Amino acid sequence: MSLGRKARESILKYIAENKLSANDMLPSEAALVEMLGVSRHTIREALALLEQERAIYKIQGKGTFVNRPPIQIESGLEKLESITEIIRKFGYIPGTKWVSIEEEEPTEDMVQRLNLSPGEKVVTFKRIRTASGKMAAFLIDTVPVGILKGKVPDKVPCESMFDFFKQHFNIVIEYAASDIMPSFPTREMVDLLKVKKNQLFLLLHQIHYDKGGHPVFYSMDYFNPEVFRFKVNRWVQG
Amino acid sequence: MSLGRKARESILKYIAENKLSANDMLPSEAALVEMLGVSRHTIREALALLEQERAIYKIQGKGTFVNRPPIQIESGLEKLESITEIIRKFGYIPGTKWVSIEEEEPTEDMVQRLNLSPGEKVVTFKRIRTASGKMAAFLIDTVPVGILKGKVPDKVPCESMFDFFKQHFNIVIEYAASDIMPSFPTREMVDLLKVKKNQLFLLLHQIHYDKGGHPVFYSMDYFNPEVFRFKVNRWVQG
DNA sequence: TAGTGGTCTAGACCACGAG
DNA sequence: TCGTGGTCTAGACCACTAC
Repeated sequence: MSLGRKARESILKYIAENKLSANDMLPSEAALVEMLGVSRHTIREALALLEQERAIYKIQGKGTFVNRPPIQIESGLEKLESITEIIRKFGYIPGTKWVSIEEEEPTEDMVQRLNLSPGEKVVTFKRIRTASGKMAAFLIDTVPVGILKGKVPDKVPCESMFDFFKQHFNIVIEYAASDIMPSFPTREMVDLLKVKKNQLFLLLHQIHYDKGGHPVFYSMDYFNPEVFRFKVNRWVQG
Repeated sequence: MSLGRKARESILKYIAENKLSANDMLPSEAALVEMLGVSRHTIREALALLEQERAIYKIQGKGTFVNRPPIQIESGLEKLESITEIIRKFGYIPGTKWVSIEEEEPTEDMVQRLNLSPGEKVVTFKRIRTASGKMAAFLIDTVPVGILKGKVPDKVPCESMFDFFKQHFNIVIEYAASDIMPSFPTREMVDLLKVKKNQLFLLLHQIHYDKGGHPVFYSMDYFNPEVFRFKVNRWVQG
C-alpha cells in the first residue's frame, strides 16, 4: 500500500475520531504534512483520492472540507466488479457450477460486437453462480478464439473471468458497456436450474473492453433478484 | 493556462503531427521532459489529463500508448436525466397523462427514506409517460408536504419533476440512489394501461437528493422495455 | 497581511516488462 | 540489465480568500 493510500486512511480516521461533519474544515495541507510525517505531494495525492470519492471538497484560498455525508457510498452497477466480488460483498459465499465450454460459430451480432476476424469462431462458457448455495446467476460468456490463442480450454481454473484473462492472457478488463433489461429464464435455464417459467430475472448484456478499448468478451448474465439488490448511483451532468 | 494544460496540447499536437494511431507508443516521460522543457511532474500532470479523457493509456514498465479513438460512450443510467430528456434522446415525442395527485400518510419505509418529520404527510403524484403516444413509463412520485411548503398542488405545470422543483421551490436535484429490479405491473397499472399481467417492466426505486444532500422525493418508475433500451457504463475501480 | 490550496522544479528510489 | 512508468521528498512561487 502506497503512502498516499495510507495517508488517505489516516485522514478518514482523523475525520471519524474528531467527529467532523458536513462542511467542517480539515487541517491545512501543511498541518497534515506535519501530522502524518509525509511530503505535501503525498498529502495532496491522498486528498485527491478523497475528492474523487466525493468524501471531501476543496476551495482555493479557503481550505479543504468534509462533504455532505448522507450520500451513500455503497457502490452500484456503475462500478464494474466480478460477480465473485459482488456475491462476497452481499455476505454470501460464492460458488460455481460449470455447465459447458463449447466452440461455436458466432452470430452476426457477435461478429460486430466483438469485432471478430472473418471466419473467427467463438468459445461459449456457461456457468451457474451460487451464493451460499442459492442460485444467484446464470452466466453465458462468449470469447473470440483469438483471445484464447486458438485453444479451447476444457477447464477454467478461476472463479472469475476477469482473473482468468489477467492470469492466463495478461488482459485486464477495464470497462463494460451494458444493456440492462428484465427477462424470463430461457428454456435451458428452466431445465437446468429448476426455476419457474415466469420467474423474474435481471438480464445484463455486456461487452467487456480492455485498457486499449478492444472488446475482449461478451456476456449475458441472468441475475436472480431474490439474491441481489441492484443499485445504480446516478448523477446529474456526470 | 497552466503548464500542464499546455503540455497536454503539445502532446496532442505531437500525436497528430507524427500520425500516431491506436496502440502506438508515445515518447517516454523522460523524452517528453526534454522535448517540452518542463519537469516530469508537469508531464505526468498532462498525461493524467489525457488518461482521464481516455485518449491514452499507460502500462507500467512498458510505456504510454495512444488509445483507440472511437471509444464514444453513450451515456447510460449512471447519468441522472429527467424522463422527458430520455424520451427525447430516444427520438420520441414525450407526453404525460396525469392519473392523480393525493395527500397520504407515509409508510414507515418512506419516513426513513425521506427523513420525514414526525407526523409529516406526503403527496403522491401518479403519471403515465408516453413516447410518441406509446406507453413508456408509469411514475409514482412521493414528496414530503414540507418540501411543497404545506400545499397540495392540484396541477403540476411542468413535464418534469426536476423542472417543477427548480422553478417553484428553487431546489436543484443533483443525485439519485436507485434500486433497479425486474417487475410485473401492479393491478392499478393493468387496469389503467391495459397491459398484460405478465408483461415485463424495469422498476427503478429512487431517492432524489439536492445539492446539500437532503432527500427531496422518492420515485417508483415502471419502464416499458419495449420503448427504452437501458444502458449502464461500468468501470473498474471508478 | 497571513493562510490556504494550485502549480512547478529537481532529484531520488522503486516496481514492472522485456531482452 | 535496462528502460519504462509509479511513488516520494524538499523546496519554491503563485492565486485566491479573509481580515
